[in-house]
Amino acid sequence: MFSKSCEYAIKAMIFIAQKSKDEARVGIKEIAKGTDSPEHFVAKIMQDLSRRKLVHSVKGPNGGFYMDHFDLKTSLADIVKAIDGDSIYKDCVLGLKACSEKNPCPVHNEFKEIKKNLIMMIEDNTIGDFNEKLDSGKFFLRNK
Amino acid sequence: MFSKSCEYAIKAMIFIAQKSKDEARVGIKEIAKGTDSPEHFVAKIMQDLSRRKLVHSVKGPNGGFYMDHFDLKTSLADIVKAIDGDSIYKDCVLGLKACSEKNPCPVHNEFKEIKKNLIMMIEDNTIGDFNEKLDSGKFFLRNK
DNA sequence: AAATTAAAAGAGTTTAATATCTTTTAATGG
DNA sequence: CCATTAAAAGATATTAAACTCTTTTAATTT
Repeated sequence: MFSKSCEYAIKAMIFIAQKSKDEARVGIKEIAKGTDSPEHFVAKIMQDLSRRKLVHSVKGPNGGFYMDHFDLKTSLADIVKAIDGDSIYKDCVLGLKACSEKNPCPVHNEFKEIKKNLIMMIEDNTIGDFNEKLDSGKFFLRNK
Repeated sequence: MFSKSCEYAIKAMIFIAQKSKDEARVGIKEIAKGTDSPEHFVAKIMQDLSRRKLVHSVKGPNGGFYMDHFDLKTSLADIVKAIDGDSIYKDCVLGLKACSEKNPCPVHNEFKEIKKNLIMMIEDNTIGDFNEKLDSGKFFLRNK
């Protein structure tokens, strides 16, 4: 559904949200361990998310990544678009460039509905929402 | 959403269905041209689909691929499973091996609904259905 | 100001997906 | 049964995604 990079990005964002109550900073190593992700790879992805202002970062001692109240409003769609681009939004499922509403491929209408639901869902759900889910103790990010 | 291989597979299957009224056979070159796909690559994919009995093939002069009445009942899901495997069915969107109904990741329930709809749709829709759509003249497979 | 810390940036490697090319096998027609 | 045709199979090449390592920059602490 999403690329590995995107999976890591989503997990990292949720992890940072969890850890950054009262502006605390989380380092790359902690993020990598906390999300079972390859450290240097997730570091690259964080650079991206940071450049795109989806998280804040500070260098130096006690530095790291954090999210403020506003950052919690970041939607899944924001992350997906940042990392995987908008192919979910605009590309034909069969890869047909000519496919459109006026010139639909045979599977166009069936996937239109699916994609609409998917897009609505990722637009609606924010990091803050998932953060609260984890807080409830009924959902888990760790893999072991 | 799907791999390139899977896109080619779906397009090839629909194309063959179109061409195999009265048991006619379609060659690899014709399939490749008719679906804007790389010839040798689509040949490999057809080997797979043929081995898995989703299409019939005959070698030699006037040989090629074809589908009988029964083959038209092949669902999109059959093709997806044959080529991309069942990761849509069983893998966590965040790649968490520990994620399950009892141990859900934060995005589990949101994607559960999306995936359910997607799976139902690909299970329900057959090559025969898309074949009829193309026959209606309101849908198109060609890319130019 | 110097030492230290941690992210940013850049460069490089590995692996898997995509794509191509060649040889073999099996069917058909002459 | 020989020549031809076309898929099957196998081997190779290319590209992009995934992952790693090193150097640089910018903070902080002492």
